[in-house]
Amino acid sequence: MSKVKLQDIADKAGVSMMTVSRVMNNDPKVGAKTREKVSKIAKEMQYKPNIAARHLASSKSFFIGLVCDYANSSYVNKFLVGGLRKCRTTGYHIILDETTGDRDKTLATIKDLIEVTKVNGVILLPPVSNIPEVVDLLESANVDFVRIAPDINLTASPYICIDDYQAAFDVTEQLILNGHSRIAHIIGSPNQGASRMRYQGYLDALRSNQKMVPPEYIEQGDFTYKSGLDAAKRLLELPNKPDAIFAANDEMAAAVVSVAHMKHLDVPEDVSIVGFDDTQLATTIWPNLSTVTQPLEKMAELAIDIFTSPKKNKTFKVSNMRHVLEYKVQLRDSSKNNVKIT
Amino acid sequence: MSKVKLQDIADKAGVSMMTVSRVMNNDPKVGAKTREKVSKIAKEMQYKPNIAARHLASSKSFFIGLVCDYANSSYVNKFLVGGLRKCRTTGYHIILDETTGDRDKTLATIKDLIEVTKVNGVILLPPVSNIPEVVDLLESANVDFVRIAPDINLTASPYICIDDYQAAFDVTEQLILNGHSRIAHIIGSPNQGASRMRYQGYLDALRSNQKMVPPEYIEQGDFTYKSGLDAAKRLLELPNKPDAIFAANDEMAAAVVSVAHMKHLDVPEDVSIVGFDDTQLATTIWPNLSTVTQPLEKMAELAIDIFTSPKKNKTFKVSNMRHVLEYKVQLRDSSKNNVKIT
DNA sequence: CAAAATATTGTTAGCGCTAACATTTTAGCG
DNA sequence: CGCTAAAATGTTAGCGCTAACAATATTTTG
Repeated sequence: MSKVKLQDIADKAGVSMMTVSRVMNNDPKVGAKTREKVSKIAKEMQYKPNIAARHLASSKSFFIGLVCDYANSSYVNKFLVGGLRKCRTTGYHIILDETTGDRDKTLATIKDLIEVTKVNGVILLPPVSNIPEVVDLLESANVDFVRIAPDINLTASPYICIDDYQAAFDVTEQLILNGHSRIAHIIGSPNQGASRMRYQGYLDALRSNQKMVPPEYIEQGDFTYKSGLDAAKRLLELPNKPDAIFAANDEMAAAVVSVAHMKHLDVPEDVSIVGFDDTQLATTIWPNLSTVTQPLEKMAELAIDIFTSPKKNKTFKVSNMRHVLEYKVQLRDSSKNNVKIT
Repeated sequence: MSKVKLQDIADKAGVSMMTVSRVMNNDPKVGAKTREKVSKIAKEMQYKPNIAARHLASSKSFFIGLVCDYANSSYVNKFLVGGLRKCRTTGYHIILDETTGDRDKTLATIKDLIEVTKVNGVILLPPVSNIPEVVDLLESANVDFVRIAPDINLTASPYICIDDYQAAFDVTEQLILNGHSRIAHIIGSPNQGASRMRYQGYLDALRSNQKMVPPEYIEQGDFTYKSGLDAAKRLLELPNKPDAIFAANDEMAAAVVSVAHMKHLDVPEDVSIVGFDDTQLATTIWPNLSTVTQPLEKMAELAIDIFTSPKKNKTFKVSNMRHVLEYKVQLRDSSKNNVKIT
């Protein structure tokens, strides 16, 4: 058991405990020589800081609340694992908070997160990132928070997202380039900005390529496999059925693949299918899903970085507010991919 | 922000801080009247204990290390979410630890878990639960640990599992009852006891029903989708191909479904497929997987309970060592299910 | 070269809680 | 009732670390 404490190092190095503390925390006000000597000794003695003591003395908790609506989705899972990995190296800890719908309970649970767990910061995953009351609560409690793919009140907190509109535009255009003209779309949850953005990107890509969108090609889903199943059934029973379906996430796209199989349609020969997110699921079904890769793990890391990094005057720098990460259109086997851009 | 501390309650109740502390920790040595009065006041004042202070004073960390080899599997995900849920209500925290293969690195990372993070306990998921060096390390460091589905050194720690043998026996028998006689099996990772148990259960079910198992019906997988793909391809290209395939987990079963689709085989008409675990994946593909439901969430909760519950003389009670939970054979659409037990 | 400005290091005082022991109260019993 | 055992409560002393300020060394500057 490591019982090396600051004092031990201080004694060995012939300096005060405080100096050692400063070295450990990268405080700039330490002489170069001292710093080097101290950190060498610390390493030799295998010093490991005591998180609890640090927390108690500094009133920082090193806890980060991760609020989502339902933790069992492949989206949340991917984000979660990324976050947990980052935690492992930073000494932070994630408290998972599932809010399952009820608005009041959501608020209560977040309040609890702040008061009991004394989280250092809160990460809001969609759709919670778009609940005004939650944003208000966090603001008035003066708790730092980062939102993923928010849609409202964009100046309230730093946020991380990808360009959902452009990504949807790109996949749709890719579909067109590959020879599709009857492209349907399954919209995501209506309470998420990303759903709207993706829908709009899809629409605009078609429009800018002079393609018609019959209204029956637009289905409303809610990001669940189940909703994708229903939507896909309607879509693939249409008299003039689409030759490509773009679902707003992988789970719904997987459902479309399922329905295609049920109806003995060949994917992608009879119908191309693309998803969105590139979660584990995309490569655990056949055919592997063409999709948009969201760097969810990186987003999780970045979110935690934002809490970790020192802030100017108790508030976030404006330049740190907005993080739009790169996505990647990932073409796999569920969409026709033979026709190249001419 | 709750700033109510023990002293505040003590003042209000006219008792000492220590008495309040005892009430908060359910120490039996407090008079009934006092206990009631104090807890009433604490509730009124919305007292929330400071975890860090408690940790520092008691040298308990309230952290639990969860060690797995690869966090992105649906198995780990399901367990993780269950654990995180439990944590939310107990004030414990999970530190996720991925060990990705390398034996030395595994040991180093667990050592770090003990020394730096000062975890209160460690949960070992398979296959890590079966690495002798890890068990030794934990034992010699005198850290409490719980193993999930261990195979070796069963007295070293409490463990939680299901009866893999019987479950495999049951599904296989179910397959036979449903009219199958050419039943193949894809074995899981060779370094996991559960793989052996499931394999044996499968074998014995066939034997006790006087069914032959041609050697080419046995494929070695490693619990990954990829390995399932390879195995399924070989199986379904056999001249005398099986009419049912029992894969040792859902991921590999999903792969079998994929290959069946590739080969335009109808599931379950041409080939019945069953998996094991009942992870999210089982109901996110078509047809939904017949499988064995493992209560992974419950297992996670139980594991944490074991750390939480008070222990006799610094060690686990023998009666608490072994927890065999109930499984359930979950018949869905990927297996023929029309023939009932006669 | 001394005074002032700056950089570096040290001192003091807790953070909020609990273990361990000390003390008081209550119960038990002849 | 007095006296002891047991139960209930209180006191003391930190856990290991860091803020805030104090003190000292070093540099800069007129």
